[in-house]
Amino acid sequence: MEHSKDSKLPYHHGALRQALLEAGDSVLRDRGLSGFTLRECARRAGVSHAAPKHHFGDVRGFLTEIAALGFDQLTRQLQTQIAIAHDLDEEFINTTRAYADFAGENPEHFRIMFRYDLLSATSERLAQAAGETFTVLTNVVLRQRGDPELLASVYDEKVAESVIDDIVLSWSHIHGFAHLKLEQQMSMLPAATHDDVMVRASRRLSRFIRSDAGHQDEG
Amino acid sequence: MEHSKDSKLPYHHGALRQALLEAGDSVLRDRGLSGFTLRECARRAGVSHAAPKHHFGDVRGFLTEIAALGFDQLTRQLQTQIAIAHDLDEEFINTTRAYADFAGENPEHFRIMFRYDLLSATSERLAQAAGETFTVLTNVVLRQRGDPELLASVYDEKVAESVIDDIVLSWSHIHGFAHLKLEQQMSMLPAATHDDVMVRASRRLSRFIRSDAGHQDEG
DNA sequence: TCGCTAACTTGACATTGACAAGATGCTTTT
DNA sequence: AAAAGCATCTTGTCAATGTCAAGTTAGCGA
Repeated sequence: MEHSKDSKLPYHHGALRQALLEAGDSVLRDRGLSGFTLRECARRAGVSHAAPKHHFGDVRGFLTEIAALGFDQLTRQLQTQIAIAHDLDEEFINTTRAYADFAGENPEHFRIMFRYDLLSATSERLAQAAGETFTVLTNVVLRQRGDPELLASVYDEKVAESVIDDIVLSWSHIHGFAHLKLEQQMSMLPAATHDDVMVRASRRLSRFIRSDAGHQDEG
Repeated sequence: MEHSKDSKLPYHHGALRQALLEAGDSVLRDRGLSGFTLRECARRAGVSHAAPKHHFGDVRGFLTEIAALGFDQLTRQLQTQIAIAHDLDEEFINTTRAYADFAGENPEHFRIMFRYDLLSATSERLAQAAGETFTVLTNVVLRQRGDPELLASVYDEKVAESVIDDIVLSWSHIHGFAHLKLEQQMSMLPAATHDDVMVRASRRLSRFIRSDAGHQDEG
């Protein structure tokens, strides 16, 4: 069940799925989403042009898996940066920075992850991965509020309205900053100041959320 | 210099550019960005497949003009909704809603407008159009602060740091909400409550900005 | 009236996603 | 161990696309 890994590729590749995903990353890296083609991925993986079909079905299936992997990685990077924060201000700032850095370092992944029309709406895999990112972000907000954290994923009937408000407020801020920066909409600001502005904005928002927690009910 | 407008199309179309843009809208409407092709636009405009070249050069040129028109329309819709607001809370809320509504009603335009990699980075036309949207949004923030408004576009050396902070904070909120909603990332919230959440979040942010204006200097 | 040139057409080419049919070789069953 | 079964991969094909080159049409100015 184990192919020789040191010599020529076996005719049945053995790890084509993984190889195709890595090829996909490389294609995205130097040709972008608009230059992404299944055939180029196959070429770089050293297989025939129709080989991807069996593993991903079609382009949508391929992109859906790439997006899911993107959410996986974003989740990890968020967790890492959250873990090293010393206080709630820093945690919120680090979250925003990690989110924006992920977008900046993986622009094509980020673009794919937030292109609902390109992805499989029924993919349990993708929903799971995106749900975990959401959970991490939600827990950042819950800690700001001093509320108990979520263990598993997502929306719970019991979640108070003000929690939802804080999540939407925070996530919109975090995502909006990352997206606008990625798509060069903040080009009128000197690039060197992007991080400074983000730090000040995130700190203010973080403090506002804490000071205004339970602004209309008792989560 | 004026072609007959009531009868058959002249062989030199006479208004091909406009016709192609309208065809482009229609293609985007029912095939989406990923199904957008120059040839289909040409087909719907009733011209040959290479006709678009003379007017837009290539796909990038076409999309750049579409994006610019999108910013034009977004600017107008923002101005309209801003004009009918009765107070600063409502103005901020209306701005957020108008921005999100534009995205919801013109999803493909919105996607194109914020795809830096697809657009012509050197287009003066696009920069102008995006700059006007930015100016409108900036003025919303300046009014919140009670500061004098911008007349022409964009970044001025004299703009204080805290103004930049408020703009980034506001724009990130407005854009992030619209984008996340458009790309179905708020699907765990009942759709009926999206507007309610947005209203509460926007009002809180609006009031926070006003209460915290000049938080570290005197713009 | 005679070019001149912008506006459009026709034709061609390499490339793509998808599908069908065939080849290959691992696995499992007997 | 032999055979059947099946996942995996290849080859070939098709319509469609973006772009370019070359040709055609017609409005406009000299």
